[in-house]
Amino acid sequence: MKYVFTTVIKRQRMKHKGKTNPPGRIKIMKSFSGLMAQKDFHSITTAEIASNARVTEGLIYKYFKDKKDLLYQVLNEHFFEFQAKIENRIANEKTCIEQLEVVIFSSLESYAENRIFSKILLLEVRNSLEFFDSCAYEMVRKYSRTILEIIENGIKTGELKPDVDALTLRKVILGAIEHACLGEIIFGKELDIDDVSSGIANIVFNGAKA
Amino acid sequence: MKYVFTTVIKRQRMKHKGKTNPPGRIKIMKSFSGLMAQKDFHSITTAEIASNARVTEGLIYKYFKDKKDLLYQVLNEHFFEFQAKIENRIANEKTCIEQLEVVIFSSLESYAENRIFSKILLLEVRNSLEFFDSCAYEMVRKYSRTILEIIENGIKTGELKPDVDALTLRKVILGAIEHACLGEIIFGKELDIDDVSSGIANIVFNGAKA
DNA sequence: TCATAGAGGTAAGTAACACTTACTCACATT
DNA sequence: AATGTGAGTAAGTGTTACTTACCTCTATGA
Repeated sequence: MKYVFTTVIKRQRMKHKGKTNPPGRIKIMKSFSGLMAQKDFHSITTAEIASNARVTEGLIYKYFKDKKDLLYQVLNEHFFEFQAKIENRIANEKTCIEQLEVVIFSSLESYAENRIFSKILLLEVRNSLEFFDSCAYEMVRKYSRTILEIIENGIKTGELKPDVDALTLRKVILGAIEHACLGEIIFGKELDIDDVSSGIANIVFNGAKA
Repeated sequence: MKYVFTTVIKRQRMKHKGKTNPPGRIKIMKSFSGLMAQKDFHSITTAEIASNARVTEGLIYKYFKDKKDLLYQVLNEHFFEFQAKIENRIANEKTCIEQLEVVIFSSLESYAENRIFSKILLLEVRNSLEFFDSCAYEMVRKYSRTILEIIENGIKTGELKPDVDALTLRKVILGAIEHACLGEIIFGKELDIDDVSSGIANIVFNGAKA
């Protein structure tokens, strides 16, 4: 009989707790980020990543389980800053409406400021179910939960109509944000964050019907 | 000097005008559709598609430029029915609000009824820029244009507020629809179309603010 | 002081995959 | 009867993600 450990027992796993973040690892992530700005994930080869980082291909697999793992970790880094910035801003607002306006504006701003981040999140990671087990997705969920809490609180305090469904409102807000960014990411156009975010807020809060 | 025709002059290109839709081609598309219901695009191999269709791998490349082209053509087929159904329904409604409600409901319905279609459209095609040159994307644009026209008309007739931006309203509607479907596609949950579509319409038309 | 463990990094593979080439067969048209 | 053509096959080939085995430092503790 044959027993196989499918859970990863990588021979050399980095101790990403703390000090040692070897130069090779950093070079690989930087190299990959740079390439992601130019082309899509699948047309970037491991050979390309390595030569661009001036290391050998094998080294990639010392620090990353596979190519996708590299993708997720790069995403995760960007996500971290994003998350921190928004949570801070939200804390500065009092009313539910203002908080949601911050969510809309800051999300658009982050997406616009950080093309690679948004490209990965909106276009690349979704097509593989692995992502939804990754720690990067855990952050998405946390962000998502924060928004839901704001909404539920707004309904409770009477700021929002009692008949709106919190989950649906979140869908509308997040969907609008993502959709607004897509065109800009894909076709590389600039987007007027102030315009778009106040436009979305106007519709979502006041409604479009005359 | 060397001249290369980069525009496709495939040796044998199907005359998709009309009668001959060879059994092999149909088998390949059916096989691929079936596999797409089970796993994601990248983990489906050409060998798998071929053996599942009981043809040889080479035949795939007689009818399709490459694996992605097969993806786009399958998408295109599904899209065609979708488009026709919706345009019909829209024609039966008079007011702008009713028409947009039809758009929301029918989109959700189509996505729910047709998992492969939605999976391809929402998760698989986006990560490659080629898609945005394909004829499948041309249909997306057409659909998108129809919605914009309904909105612009609604603003003109006074059904919608004059201060809403038509493009933004479209973003909100489309974004909400897509976002609503994503979770269901990814995690395979059922979605209550009536609930979700009336919820979205409620927020978009009446606003969430008390 | 010196063996050694282990991290950082390399070089040379390999299996699998998307895609190609060169071919055969059936059959309609002249 | 010759020929052209569409449907389909069989056997490749180059590329790519990933693996294995190895080297080379350096820090530590017996």
